[in-house]
Amino acid sequence: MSSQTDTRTRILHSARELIYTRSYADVGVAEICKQAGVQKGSFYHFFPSKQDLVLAILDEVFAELDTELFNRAFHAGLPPLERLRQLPLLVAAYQDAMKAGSGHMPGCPFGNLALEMSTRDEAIRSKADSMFCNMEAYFRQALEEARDAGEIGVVDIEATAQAMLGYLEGIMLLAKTRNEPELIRRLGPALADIRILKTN
Amino acid sequence: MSSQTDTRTRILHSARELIYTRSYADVGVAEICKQAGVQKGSFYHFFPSKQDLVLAILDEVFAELDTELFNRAFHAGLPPLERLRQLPLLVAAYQDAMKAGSGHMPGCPFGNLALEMSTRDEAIRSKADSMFCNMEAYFRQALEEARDAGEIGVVDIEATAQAMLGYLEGIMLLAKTRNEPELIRRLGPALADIRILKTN
DNA sequence: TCGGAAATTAACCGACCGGTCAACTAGAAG
DNA sequence: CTTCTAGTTGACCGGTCGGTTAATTTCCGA
Repeated sequence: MSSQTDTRTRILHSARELIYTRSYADVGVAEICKQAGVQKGSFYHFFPSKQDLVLAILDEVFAELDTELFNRAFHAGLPPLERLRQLPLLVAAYQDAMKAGSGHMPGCPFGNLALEMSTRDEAIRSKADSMFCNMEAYFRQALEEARDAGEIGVVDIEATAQAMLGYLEGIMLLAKTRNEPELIRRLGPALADIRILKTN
Repeated sequence: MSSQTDTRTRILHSARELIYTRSYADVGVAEICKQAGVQKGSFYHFFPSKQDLVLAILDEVFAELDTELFNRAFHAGLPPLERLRQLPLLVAAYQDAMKAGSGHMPGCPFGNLALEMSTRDEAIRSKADSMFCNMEAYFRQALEEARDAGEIGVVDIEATAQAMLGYLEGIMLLAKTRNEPELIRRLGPALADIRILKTN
């Protein structure tokens, strides 16, 4: 009972760490099983395929980032635009911690997987896309509240939310490439200033 | 003589296309050789390893994008800020053409490789980083010209150039994940408005 | 206490991985 | 005509890939 879910979660956590800090293709099922202390047959008892595993990982990672990052940055107690300034700082701290553990800044788990897999695996592409939609919703709500509070002018909220997410993903990509989480802090301030006007 | 360089470039071009539209790990040396019409031994006559091949590819791809994209968008005949508005349009057209060929929007060849490989291969990470530096230089020069023309206020040009590159990479990542080059056009206009102020 | 399902084990599968090798060919230089 | 070398060939290497299988153990409900 406890061991049954335990095995599954051990696989899930080992795989998440390995794939996040490396890549989907670079981490084999055998390595995941070894790190989880599980036999390959058990792996395929819980997951039909490596693809299904990574689909489950994406859900789990989002749930964690949701509580550790988004719910903190987008906390309703903060003024909406202040939330947009907090987010890059929390992201940078998270990446700092990851780098301290492995020596490498891993970047965004969704961005990584999306770029590696989206031309090759439709299910993973679609799942990564929906993770981005989840994140977009946070930006959208902050922008709506900012508009209602009169803190921003008339903008295309949908497009601006996407643009902000894109900017965050982009500076994480650059920071990962340079292996410098500090870059997120340096470029972060521009995030809250992004605006896309309605096209009529 | 002609066949000797011919073989090398055939390998280079086949590998570039395959890896760009898929990924480094997903494309094997055997497949590259098959597409190039070359034996594996010939491959290793010209390239010491798959890693060295991809290093050469990065140089070649940059040279092509330099003439097809950057030199067009950052053409000195255009006002500096207008160059920043042209770039996303040219990028979107390029991605449209790629998608028409393969069904998938491949995104940025440097961003793709950087995210896939930078925690696993220092040489590739470093090379991708230097490609980003090359691109940054175009943004920097446009910003300097805009400043000298009085078209923008006092900004941290270095940081703003990085932020603009990051934004471009980010919206390409999103567009690739959604397989919609159109997203680049929709989010592109915000690029020219990005500013990062000097921190004193 | 017993039966059946869930979970675990370890051997095994064909395919493919990046890379090596020795033999061979072609062509230019002397 | 010989020699040398750059280029080419295709078989071959050990290792790993994702995934399968049959047998066994564990555990819970009736």
